[in-house]
Amino acid sequence: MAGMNEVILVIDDEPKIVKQARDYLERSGYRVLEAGDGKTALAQARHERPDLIVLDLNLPQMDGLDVCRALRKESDVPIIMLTARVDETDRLIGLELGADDYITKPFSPRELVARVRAVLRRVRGGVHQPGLVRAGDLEIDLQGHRVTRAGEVVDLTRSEFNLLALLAQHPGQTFTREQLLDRLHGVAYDGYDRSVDAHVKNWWTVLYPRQRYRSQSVL
Amino acid sequence: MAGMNEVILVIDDEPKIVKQARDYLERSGYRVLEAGDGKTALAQARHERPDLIVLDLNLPQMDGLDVCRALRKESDVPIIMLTARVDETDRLIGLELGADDYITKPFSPRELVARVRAVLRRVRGGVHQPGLVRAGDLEIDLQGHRVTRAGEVVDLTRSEFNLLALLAQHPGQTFTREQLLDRLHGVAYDGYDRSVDAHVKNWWTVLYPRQRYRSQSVL
DNA sequence: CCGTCTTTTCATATTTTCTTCACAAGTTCA
DNA sequence: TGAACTTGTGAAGAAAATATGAAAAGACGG
Repeated sequence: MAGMNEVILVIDDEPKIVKQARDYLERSGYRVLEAGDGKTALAQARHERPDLIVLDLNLPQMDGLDVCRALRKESDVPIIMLTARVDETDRLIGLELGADDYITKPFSPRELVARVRAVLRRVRGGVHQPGLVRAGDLEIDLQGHRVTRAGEVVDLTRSEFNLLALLAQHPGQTFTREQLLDRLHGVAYDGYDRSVDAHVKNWWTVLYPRQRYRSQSVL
Repeated sequence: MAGMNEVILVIDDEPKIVKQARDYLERSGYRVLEAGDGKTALAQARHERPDLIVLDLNLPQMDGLDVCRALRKESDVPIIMLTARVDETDRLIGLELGADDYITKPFSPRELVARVRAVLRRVRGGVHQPGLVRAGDLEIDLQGHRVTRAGEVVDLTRSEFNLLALLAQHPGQTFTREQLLDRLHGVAYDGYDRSVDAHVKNWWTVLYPRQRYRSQSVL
């Protein structure tokens, strides 16, 4: 879970709910901010720029919908609405105002975390230009078959590109050499599995000339 | 939002999805057409010439990829793919077939509208002088079928022109020889894929007599 | 039907890329 | 520690892809 350092702002006036949410979100590696009313929430949002907001619909004074509207006015931060009832009207209005997802109370902590993750993934993808994968400081253009770092085109061969692209599209996932070969050449292909090493080495040495390469540290 | 009158064709066999999409797109000022299967979709596309197409990958009978391929054969209309799974293969094939973006279900309405807007912006992007493409120091007049460089007309054959125009209209994209042949002659055409090389060579030697030509890596 | 122009195919020299191999270096585990 | 295994890396031959000239095959107009 290291490196995951996203900030979630939870807005609700019931301390119990907030505490519960905080517990589970922090356990899942997020940093959590709290706000008990609309005013505080807006201030927090402006000041801390959270990566996602969980927003209760029922707030004292300033209604959740108003907060949502206000937030939308000034940023595109993803918002998950919390509501007591499954009321279709609320749901529609909420989504219309720009909420990204909806959870009805009572919710299971697992559901909360799952939705948060899903929305973040989606939104993260939303910035994406299609067919553009980022990995570390690299930009990998799947359609153009081209890799750039800091705007500079990195010259890779076809196989090198395919391998890098494959790995970059599955961040955090590990593969056996055999799995990689299967994906790159098809299962029918029968070859020496160390050829994978050769390609990795090739782009690694191009990318990081004086840095030693360790397979465990890749992507 | 009035006055915005772009037409979106939504292709999906689940009425619920279509309805949802229609609701939000219309609320955002688009006109929406529907199609529940590939055949209808193609007919609609041909007849109504939508500005953008939202295409589900899973369709009865005619697969979404087939529809995409068929659409691409006859127009450059922007396509956003809808899919249930984030399957890397689908994704790659989709993009390769010419989809412009990708959304995984379930999606929030906001996300749909955002992507539609983004793609339209991207496609419209540029000053968009219709029928005039610039590539390097060349000006390619698609209507007039003529290429000029620094005011001088460059003499190209029909095939040479078509190929150059196709490439110039998709800057930064790479194609396989097969993809190029498909686009130039249709999938039915069965020919030697190196004829592509011949045409490229022809115009290249005309354009840059003493410069060695190196193709970019093509898949 | 011929000549001319275009397109496709073919052949080949050249260049680039891929795979394999050998061995050194690092890891793991008893 | 040492044996068994995995990884990092350079080099070299094998394999694949490209550039390019030129010949065959089509198209088209007169």
